[in-house]
Amino acid sequence: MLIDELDIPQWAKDALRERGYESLYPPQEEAVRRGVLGGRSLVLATPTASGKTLVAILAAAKHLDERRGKVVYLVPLKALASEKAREFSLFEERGFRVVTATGDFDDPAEHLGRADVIVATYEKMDSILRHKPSWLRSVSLVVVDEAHYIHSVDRGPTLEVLVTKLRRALEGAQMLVLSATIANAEEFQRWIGAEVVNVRWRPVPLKEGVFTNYTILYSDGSTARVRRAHGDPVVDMALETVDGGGQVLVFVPRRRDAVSTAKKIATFMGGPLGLETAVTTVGERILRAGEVTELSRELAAVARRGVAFHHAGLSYEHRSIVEEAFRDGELKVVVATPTLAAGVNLPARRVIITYLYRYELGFREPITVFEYKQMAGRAGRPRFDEYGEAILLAKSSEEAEYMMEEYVRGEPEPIRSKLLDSQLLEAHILGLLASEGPMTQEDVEAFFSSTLCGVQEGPGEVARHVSRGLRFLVAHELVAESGGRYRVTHLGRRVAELYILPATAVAIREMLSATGGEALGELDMLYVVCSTPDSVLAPLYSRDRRLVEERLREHIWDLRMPVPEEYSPGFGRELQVWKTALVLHDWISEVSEAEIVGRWRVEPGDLQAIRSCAEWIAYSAGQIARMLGMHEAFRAFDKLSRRIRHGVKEELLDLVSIEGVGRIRARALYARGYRTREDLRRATVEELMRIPGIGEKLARRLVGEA
DNA sequence: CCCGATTGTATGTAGACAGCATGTC
DNA sequence: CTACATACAATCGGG
Repeated sequence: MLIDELDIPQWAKDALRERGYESLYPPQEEAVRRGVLGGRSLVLATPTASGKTLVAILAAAKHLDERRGKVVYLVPLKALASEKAREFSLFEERGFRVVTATGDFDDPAEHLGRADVIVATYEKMDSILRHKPSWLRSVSLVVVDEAHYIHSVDRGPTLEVLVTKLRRALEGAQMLVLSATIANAEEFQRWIGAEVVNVRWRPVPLKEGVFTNYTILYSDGSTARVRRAHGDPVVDMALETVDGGGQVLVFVPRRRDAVSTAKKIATFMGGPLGLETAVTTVGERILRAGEVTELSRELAAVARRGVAFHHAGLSYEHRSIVEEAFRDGELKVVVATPTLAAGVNLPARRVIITYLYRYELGFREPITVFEYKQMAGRAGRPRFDEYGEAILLAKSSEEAEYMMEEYVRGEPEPIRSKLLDSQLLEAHILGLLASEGPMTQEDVEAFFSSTLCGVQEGPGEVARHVSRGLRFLVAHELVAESGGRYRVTHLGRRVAELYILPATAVAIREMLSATGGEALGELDMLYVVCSTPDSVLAPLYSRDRRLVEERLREHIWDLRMPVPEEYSPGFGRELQVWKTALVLHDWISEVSEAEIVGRWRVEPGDLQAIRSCAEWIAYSAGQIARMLGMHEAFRAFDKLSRRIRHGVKEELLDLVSIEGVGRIRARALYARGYRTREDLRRATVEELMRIPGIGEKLARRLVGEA
């Protein structure tokens, strides 16, 4: 079926042709036959890169053209939001507005009202609903991408609830649910009440195989020898593909494996590839992006040879440099933890999977077939590779047989709702009451019974959990009941809007009231922030214990929060909370990033995650204090939040609020006597240029800005 | 007595969404 | 409660 034959506006056909689209893939045709263009809701479950986005674009073109309304496109990751927004940019040529709505890139609410296509993360959209936007009813198409996320314990419930809310609020709107191939499509059908297309078609064929004894056995029965050149199977297989002009993605279970494997491969790369010039720049870019740490030096070193590692310990900047360089072909091999399995689209000719287990709570557990298929599905670059190859690494022939049987030939598990297993039910009961207004318990139960969970677990089980959740919220005064109807309290509404867990709000309130609104020290406030169930904690190693205890002793006389005592329950977690508080304390004391990373053994990416989370919770703690009438605490936490954002002592807060001034420049200015915006206003460009690190351009901007 | 090899033992294990008001080096 | 690779310490043995 050709694009030209489709029932979509001519301008859309032109725009698509310009982008190289001519005809539809089989699953796309099937979707059209089932009526996506006619507004029929559809569950489209097909492998990665089989063209699901195009189906969404076609449907969106219909909605936008006929002015039926806005399109909302939902994704699990911020990086995917920008990727999808780019793919939808063809609508901008036609004058439609495409915006991304994520936690760190957010147009004001009215702007979203003017947008035609909103690409949002699940949580962001849920949060938007809690603010009751007036434009909501003008949405006529909802695309749910990566819908298999419903299976995730910590994100799935949010998605499930969000989809249920949208279906209720937008009766008659078209739902387009996109997912990897799933086993229980008919349950989705029952839930969404939509057509289902569930097929395993790929644009680039995938060969799956298992490696043992330098032989790859493929699932179709064929075999291939791997030349034993360096004695390490991963190195040999990677180099074989690179020599053949392809790219390789290696999946490993741990961060340190990613680093060590990348180093090993890099040792044998180089010279004859003729990529020296291009590749050197990747290394340079890495070193230029932010402070140089041990990790970034290692990354730059391997990148110079066309190899990189990729895991969440890398800063965002480094991760995206690696992703981009791999896509551009500057990097030939990337060794990654599961970050890349479910994340942005980064295909390679050969995917090597080195593990099929994972650690949970200290125990080794097999990963799911679904996760394996996610990794394997990354093999095969459309237009670059004839076929993709996913190879599992076995250590023995017995293991090879097991891998072939259980994983290669295995069926992905059915998607199961995690709504009742998670900590999120209360949060979503509160969120529902915040966005829908007062409801009876029966209403609330009915809502949660119309989730996938209701379909899978039955209404009785759901009702029991809902009733328990409501009691919790009432007991903590986030929800009040009168005349059989439940409504959010003022505090409850704010908690729903701040998007923190009810348990976080409760914990913050208890700590605030325990101190009676009296001022807390920096470290105590950081403890409050870090001890909540929402916070991201630094990893705790046994050798950290001494340093944590030593630092706490230095502050012991100022601390009001409980210092951990050995053998007391939760000692380990308490120590971890304090470690995180101390890491943040260093950060807001202007200790350099490299020093923090070295001292506490947190990797740069972890530090970023800890910072952004703490900033958000500190802000929330301030808002809760304000609602409780504790104005001093409000101001203190608000200030703390801003200090965490910029990583500065209090005296630099004014300077740091200027565009282009971060912790480093602010400190330099302060040291020369420029302590406020006011001081800068009176400064001359010449004076400012004398400060190291400030050039003419920046100096001019500073004076202008101030 | 020094150094290096060998053996024993402790250690630690993936990822990433959210507020709000404007902009890091 | 189940593993396993790695870093580091303790021990051993050759010269």
